[in-house]
Amino acid sequence: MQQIRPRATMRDVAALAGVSLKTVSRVVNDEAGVGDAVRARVRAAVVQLDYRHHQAASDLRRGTGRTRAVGVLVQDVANDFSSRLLRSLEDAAREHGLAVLAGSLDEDPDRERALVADMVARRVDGLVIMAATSMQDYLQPEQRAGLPIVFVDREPAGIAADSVTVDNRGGARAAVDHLLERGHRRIAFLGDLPSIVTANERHLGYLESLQAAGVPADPSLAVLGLHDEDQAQRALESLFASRTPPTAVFTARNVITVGALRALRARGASWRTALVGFDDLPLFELLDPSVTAVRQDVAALGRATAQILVDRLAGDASPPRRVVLHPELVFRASSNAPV
Amino acid sequence: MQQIRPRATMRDVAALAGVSLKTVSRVVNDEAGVGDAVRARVRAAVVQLDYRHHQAASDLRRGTGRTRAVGVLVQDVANDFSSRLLRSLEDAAREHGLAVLAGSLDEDPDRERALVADMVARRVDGLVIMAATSMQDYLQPEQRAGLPIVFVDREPAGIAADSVTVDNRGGARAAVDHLLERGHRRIAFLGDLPSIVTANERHLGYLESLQAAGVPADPSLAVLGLHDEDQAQRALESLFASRTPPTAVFTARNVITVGALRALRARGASWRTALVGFDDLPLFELLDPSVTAVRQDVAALGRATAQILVDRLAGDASPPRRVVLHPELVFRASSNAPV
DNA sequence: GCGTCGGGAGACAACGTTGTCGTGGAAGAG
DNA sequence: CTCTTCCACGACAACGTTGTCTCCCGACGC
Repeated sequence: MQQIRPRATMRDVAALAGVSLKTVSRVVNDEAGVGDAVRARVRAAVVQLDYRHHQAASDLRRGTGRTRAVGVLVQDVANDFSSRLLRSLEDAAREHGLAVLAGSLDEDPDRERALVADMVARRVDGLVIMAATSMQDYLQPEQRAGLPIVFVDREPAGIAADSVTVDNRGGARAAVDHLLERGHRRIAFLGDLPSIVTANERHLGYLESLQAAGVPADPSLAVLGLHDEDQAQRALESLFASRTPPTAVFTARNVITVGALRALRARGASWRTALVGFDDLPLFELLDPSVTAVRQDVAALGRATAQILVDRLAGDASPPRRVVLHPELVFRASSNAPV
Repeated sequence: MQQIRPRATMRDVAALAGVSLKTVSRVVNDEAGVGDAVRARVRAAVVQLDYRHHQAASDLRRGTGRTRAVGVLVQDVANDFSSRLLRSLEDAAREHGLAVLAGSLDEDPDRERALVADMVARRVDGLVIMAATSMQDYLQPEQRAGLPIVFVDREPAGIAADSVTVDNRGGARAAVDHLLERGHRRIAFLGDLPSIVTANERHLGYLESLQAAGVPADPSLAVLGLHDEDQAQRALESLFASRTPPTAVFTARNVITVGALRALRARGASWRTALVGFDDLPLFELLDPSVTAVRQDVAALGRATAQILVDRLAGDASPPRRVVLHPELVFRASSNAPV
């Protein structure tokens, strides 16, 4: 590497241009009150020294407490759902000149608290959280300090804050209703830990749907606590190994659906077993059979979340908003399997 | 919302605890030289006032010029490849206590320059860039100022900097060689703009492979400038509509492959047309036919990138490193179609 | 010629924090 | 009992920037 040259400060620029520091500040910030000749001299010095504005120092001095950055904490930036949400939020943020500090929580409450603490220390202007904790009362001091917090995908507990979520229970009910209408009675449920609100809601939707149809829920058909594809795949395999295997499966999250698809494929049971998944994936349409899924409008989720955040940043102090989007059941072939 | 209470500063904490500001600083930073009683009093005041450390002010005063944040600019955080890379980088960064500022470039050079300028103003400690510009000489001043920059996925031009890339040309050659070995002679190429280095390299690999096999390249079979699924789908459809349609297709990027799959599916030609894609997707294995693809080890790409960045941050001033990973051709069913 | 006005430019302090040095008092040595 | 030593703690300045106030000088009116 070449010789490193420390960053020039306004003081350096001022010295080179033969003006005062304040005059440089005026030029850099395009303020009035600087003659054309001096302005040009300063501009030249800025270029010559590769001066770059120091935003943190500027923010500090201005004392507005604004950093023009927002924190976005999702479950996993590599997951299809989270990453599309992140992108949607990023677009809205950039439109308002906000940078995005991103973080993955991996359903780890400690990680959530640690990342939030970091974002707070960085004085982000706002926070979007897909919570991994079951209780977010620890955020009250931050909220009191004026930090806008918007909960996305999962409603907050222990704190009154804005949220943008999806009707998980309703989506799950629609999925299971659909399978019941096709005549299925032994419907398996594969989901994540009930401590995750969305997972629990989807499980409740499953149970409600069965109950409404007068079908007794067989606890041995519901497997909870599935985090990844492998676990889901193995879970479905062992369900099939039982004496009374399911004729249909409702998978409550994208990675679980994929794991289940692998299990069905390995068993050659794809066309014999009805499947509905929560979360749509771009390729579900192209599989054989194509996969029936509960689709969330991720872009809309992100837009609504960003809108609230931006409003709050603009000073909106109205009571917490609670936006609930409704998912849509996309009918495809996988739910057509015979009973 | 409730009454907002401005953030407490060390001065407030000091006043409440009846000590000097500097003593608060010592307690907050776990420095020695504070008696137990005073320490406890300060701690209590910190809790009572919900004091939160102000990292920017701290960084500024310490004058190390470090912010413990890195910028990661990828093509699109919602894309499977980019998001997995981002996640891999995030994990490595967090391990070293670094926060991640993320941004999507969408192959837009202006956006790249704007986001870089923003990151520089924020004084990120390092920068990872999947470049959208064809020339990165504009980054020389930043590099000279000591900013470590690592180019990922695409090698830099006009600047001597670290890079971690994939042998795109070799991967493409392997893909096309494979199709040639199966006897195909009319092999279509669907790719993005040649101004994108990786896209161009893959195109060159395609051409080299044909040439090595003595198969004349038919320009009408190569379609460049495809950005998304729809464009790819339409491109392949019009190739099929020609008098001499291809018997095999090489698609040079994940979204293009998906578009091509849609076209094949719509035409019912999935089993009649050989297909190899660059970039593997999790569900390719489950499609019928399963999709042969050139797989990049994204996690390894991220790890290597992060390693270099971390080394640089630790003071490594050795000449720029150039790491090239080799992709792997994953044989599946889609390349078995007859000639 | 004198007073006034206005615009360009600089001096100074401050944002929230920490490095450096200084001070006062208790403990220990002789 | 005095001198030294050490430790706990505080005063002050500074990081890079900007808001406020002041100053100077040329232009203008009478």
